[in-house]
Amino acid sequence: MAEVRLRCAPNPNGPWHIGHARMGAVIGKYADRYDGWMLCRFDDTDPATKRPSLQAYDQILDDLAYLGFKPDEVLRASDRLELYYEHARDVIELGGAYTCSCPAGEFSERKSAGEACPHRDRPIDESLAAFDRMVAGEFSAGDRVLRIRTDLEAPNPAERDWVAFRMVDEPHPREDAAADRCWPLLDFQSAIDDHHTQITHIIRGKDLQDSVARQGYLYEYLGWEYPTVLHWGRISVDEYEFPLSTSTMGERIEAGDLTGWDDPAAPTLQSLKRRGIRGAAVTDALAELGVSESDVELSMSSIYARNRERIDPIADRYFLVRDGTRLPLVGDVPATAEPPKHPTDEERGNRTIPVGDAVRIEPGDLPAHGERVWLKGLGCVRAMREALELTGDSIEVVRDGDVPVIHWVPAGGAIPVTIRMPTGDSTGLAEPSFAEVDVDDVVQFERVGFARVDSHARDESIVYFAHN
RNA sequence: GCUCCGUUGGUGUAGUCCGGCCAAUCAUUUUGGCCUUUCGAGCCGAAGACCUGGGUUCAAAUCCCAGACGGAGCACCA
Repeated sequence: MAEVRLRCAPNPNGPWHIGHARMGAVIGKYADRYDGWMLCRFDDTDPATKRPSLQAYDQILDDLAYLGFKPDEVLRASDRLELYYEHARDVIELGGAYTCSCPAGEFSERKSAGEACPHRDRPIDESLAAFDRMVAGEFSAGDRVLRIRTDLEAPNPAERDWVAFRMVDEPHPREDAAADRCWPLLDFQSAIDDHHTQITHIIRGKDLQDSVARQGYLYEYLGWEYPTVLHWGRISVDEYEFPLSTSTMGERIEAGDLTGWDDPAAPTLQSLKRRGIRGAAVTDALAELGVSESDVELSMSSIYARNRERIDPIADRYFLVRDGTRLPLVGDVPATAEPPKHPTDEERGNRTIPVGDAVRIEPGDLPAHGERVWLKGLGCVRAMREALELTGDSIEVVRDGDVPVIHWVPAGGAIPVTIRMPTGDSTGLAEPSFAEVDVDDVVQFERVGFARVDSHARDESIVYFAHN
């Protein structure tokens, strides 16, 4: 069987959000499954309206690596203009393209009416000469384009004499391409590249579904065979207030609504990574959406469930109390509590919590007067007036079912923690030994949720909340 | 307006091409129980779907027609 060759063709205008990740995840998975070949091709042919960002090339490769994939080859369209020009000349010579100076609006009206413009039947030599002047940068934006001659009576207006090259005044941000002014549009560039890189299967969004018909004319002129193509529908994600849009997020960062691409509220891969979510969990959840053409809504819980499987076995447990209420302890108070770091992995050993003379517990856990709760790792206490009294009850009272087990921190020595969540920041106090957890480790705050340790400072630690 | 496409539980998905074994798969979600010094972990159980209306057929999620709803394209964006 012939090799499966796939490509992932992002526009490098920003780091990836979850929608882009679907492209990486599905294409990467397919490449792996069929032991195929994968190209990452940066379609950076619009220096003006979809202006590439210089950092994005590497960011996207990082995003791809986060998802678990390394492309076999990386190309930038902006390096390949000569190739596109060559083929453009070929197509002109075959009578399949002509240069046109109609204003866009005017052409559009003609197109809707199915009428040819005056340039359509100009001599080939004339188009060839004009195209060379385009390549030489002798025109300005809007003055001249190269159109592919298709069928003006094609039922779908999207197919009719589409633009293959146009002039762009703005220099490309990449230095190597900054002098070029004549740029191909996606349908042309992508068609040429897909053929040259021998792509066997194109997988892309249905926003490009009409490209098959458009590019079909080009492939016909050149005598090439079109790859197999699959389209998927729109993806949306629950739990996020921000749309899956690079430009919108860029604006919100600019406006200060987001602290950056890795803000927990941003639906980006950088954000998920910072929250301690494993790329493989994202990939699996996204790949499971498949390639159906219907629109899909991804539940973040699907990513969380897959991440939980991965991090639950490795996350050490700690106590963290939010909005803690301070309560003195009375009775026979032990010096330390020593709950295990992990409920099933005993080899990790125990934490040591100096108890002191008071604890903090969450308001929702506060027992009514006279009721008992079990402070995990410490023992059973009964709520007195303004204090908790150690009762000395054995664990049997928990097994009997009347005494809930709750988490707590000592009132002295607890570590202030800022918890950064998609819904905003929150604060809490963690048990003292949390200070020793390495940055970048993922922990489970018992009964609160999983979080990645982002930084430790003298006065506070910062964690990014993953999910519960 | 023109042209494409889609519609299976809350979410996603299998099944649709080649009608029957589909009183519809799996995951997530919600939920009951057990276990457990947390649990969102583990084990056992439960809930919840074929867009609507016609037609063809012994038999339709699957084929045909119509409609509804949803989406995409008709850019000198990708």
